[in-house]
Amino acid sequence: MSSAQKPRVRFAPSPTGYLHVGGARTALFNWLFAKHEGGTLILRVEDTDVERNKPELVDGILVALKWLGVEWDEGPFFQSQRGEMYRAAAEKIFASGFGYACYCKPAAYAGGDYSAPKDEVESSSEGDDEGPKSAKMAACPCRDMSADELAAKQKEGVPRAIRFKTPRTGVTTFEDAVFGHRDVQNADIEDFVLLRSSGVPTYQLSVVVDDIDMRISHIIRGADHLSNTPKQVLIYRALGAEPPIFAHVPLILGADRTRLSKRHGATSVGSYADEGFLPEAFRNFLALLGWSTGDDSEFMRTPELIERFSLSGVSRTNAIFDRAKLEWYNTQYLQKPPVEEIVPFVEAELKKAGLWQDAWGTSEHAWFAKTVDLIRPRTRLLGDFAGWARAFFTDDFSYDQEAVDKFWKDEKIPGLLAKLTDALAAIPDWNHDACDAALRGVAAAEGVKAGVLINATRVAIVGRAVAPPLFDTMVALSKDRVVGRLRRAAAFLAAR
RNA sequence: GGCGCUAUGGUGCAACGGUUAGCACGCGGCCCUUUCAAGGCUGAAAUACGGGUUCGAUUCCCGUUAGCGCUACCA
Repeated sequence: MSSAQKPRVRFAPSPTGYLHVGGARTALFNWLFAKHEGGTLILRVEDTDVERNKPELVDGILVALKWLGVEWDEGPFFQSQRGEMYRAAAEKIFASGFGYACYCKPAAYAGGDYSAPKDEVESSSEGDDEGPKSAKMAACPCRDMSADELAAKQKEGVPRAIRFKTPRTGVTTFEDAVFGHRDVQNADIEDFVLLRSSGVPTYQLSVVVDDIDMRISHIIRGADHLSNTPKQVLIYRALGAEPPIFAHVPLILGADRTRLSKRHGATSVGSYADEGFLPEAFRNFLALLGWSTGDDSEFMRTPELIERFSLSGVSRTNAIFDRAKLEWYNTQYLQKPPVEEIVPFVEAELKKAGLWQDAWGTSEHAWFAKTVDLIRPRTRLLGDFAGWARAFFTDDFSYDQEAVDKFWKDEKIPGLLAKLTDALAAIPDWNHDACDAALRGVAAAEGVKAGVLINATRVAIVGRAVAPPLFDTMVALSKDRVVGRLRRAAAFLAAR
């Protein structure tokens, strides 16, 4: 069956925070892989940690994934609703001898220092210097409890957890599409807990049970899980299942090479959406963090990303999140695609800023698209449209002080502007060349360089020094507005 | 502490035994120019260190160092 060959992958966030850029990159890789292979992406919420889990965060994660453009085919499934399955699996492992009951107090093994127990260190240092390379893990005393002791504990009603009975010898192996073939000494793997004494499964158990149940073929996840993988392989075997192919992707770090956290600034994808980044730019940027085509391709629109994505191009080194490069991608995506593609984003941005007028969406749609096209070569973030380009969409704007100081300094400016106002007001057919001719005519008549008048006029009609070419701006603004704003500037200049 | 992973300019990636070590972001300069961008050209900037293997190492092996990860009844 060919359908059996189609990969099934999953993204499995835990709702202990918002969707951060690392998780977003993992989700994106899973999605690109599924799309490329014609496979299926499953969304699973890993909320088994009752303490830290915050249900209200789930929605934010889904919204962020949708913004990113990562669409899942199945789910979301919630682990918190599948407890019975995990308990059954734990009991099965216990019953078949791959696990054992542990009556220890949780606190006893949740020690703060990560050093091996003293007696263990001492005993190994005395005799056999020929021992195996791997450190012996401190086993829980319950592992070797006699039947009588076990029965006694049970009778006392001491809460019981189920631990995996890791073989003391041998090697556990698995295949990783990124890191290659792995061999891990079983002696280095501790007897990890499968089922908490509360009856709630641990991550190790629930992932494996779900990945088996959901028939996951490729597990693409962060490299922080690489060390846990042998444990999971052990569970697969104990459950009589074949492990899937793993693909651990390197981590994304902050500028100081430590794990990304709040103090590195924005880390949630939601904050980038709010800041005015385009989802496709974010996708392109994220895709190239830990993956490359093998050649020097950098600007790749999403269909090309899907077309070219391959696990074999995933790197093994951690990457640093470089905001400057993200911003460069955003300028590219703001400027290169056909303008119709970005018009909706600008519309949403203007609505957010309260500057949107419904007429622009209908009869004067052409005007809006043309104006967006005029402005966008100078934009870096969507917010620029309601920011420095505000005057294109509303008469409610102020004069930038720096621009005023620079271009309205000369005392001849008011007089020049007044002459220009009259000249422009007399234009019968308002277009680029007519405006150009009118302005140059005034400049020539007054004996000043056109540039002086151009710069002064720009400040008058858009309030700042940075704007698109002046005559294009005049056309976009319309004659009435330009003349009106010139008069307003005259009043402003006269009043100071 | 133990186990593991990684190591090319400031950053992201190329070069998968033989290149003047390439591209992009950022930074500097020049061009264009009506401000500011964009664009074009251009400059500075890297193989962590030490040993091997080889005719030849960025590339393969070992060690050192550094960073990161795991080492929880977190995920």
